[in-house]
Amino acid sequence: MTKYVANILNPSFFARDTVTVARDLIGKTLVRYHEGEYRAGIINETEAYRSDDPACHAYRGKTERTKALFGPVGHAYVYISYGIHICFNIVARSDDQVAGGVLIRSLIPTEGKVAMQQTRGNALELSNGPGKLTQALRITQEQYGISLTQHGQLFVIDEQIRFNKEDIQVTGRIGISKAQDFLWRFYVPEIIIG
DNA sequence: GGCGCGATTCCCT
DNA sequence: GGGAATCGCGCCC
Repeated sequence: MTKYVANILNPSFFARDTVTVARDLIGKTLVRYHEGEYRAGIINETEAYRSDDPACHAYRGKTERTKALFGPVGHAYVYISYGIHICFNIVARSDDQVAGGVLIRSLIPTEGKVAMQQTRGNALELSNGPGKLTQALRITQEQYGISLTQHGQLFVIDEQIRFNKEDIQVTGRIGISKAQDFLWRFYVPEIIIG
């Protein structure tokens, strides 16, 4: 119940440049506490989206949908993609940005695998995609705007480094049409971390 | 008020 | 590898 409390990431971790936070989140563990059980996984793929970035939902200003990106760092920004899939972001930015967030694109499951399999309909791929991992962790719009820096339904913990920083691949972001030349995607293959 | 387009996934040709 | 599914948001008429 309290096994994860000691190492929960603080708001100060997320109060830095969005791109830096995206890179530093690789190797951290995202924990979901839901209906009395834990589901957790190591973050192995992220993307940064910043207010000065044409591909960012917040680029054209604050709306009802994107207001969380302008809110406190270390909180959740959740949105529906393609009308079907839920994507999960963590609000992160330095003082010189008005908005920003890190899209969590992939997790390597570490706890609650059986529950994830049940939730995912026994699909082979449990959480290696932004829409898959929200399913696996049962993240929905109900988590929109909640704080992730305390022990609650959802939080991030610092874990022992299991890989070398040089193993992080840096590429353009997936599935976008604007700012494809921004190298703001960070990825470590599961085989390297495990 | 209407319309076009996704920060995706899955299944099939 | 290609295309369909599916709908909320945001912009424009």
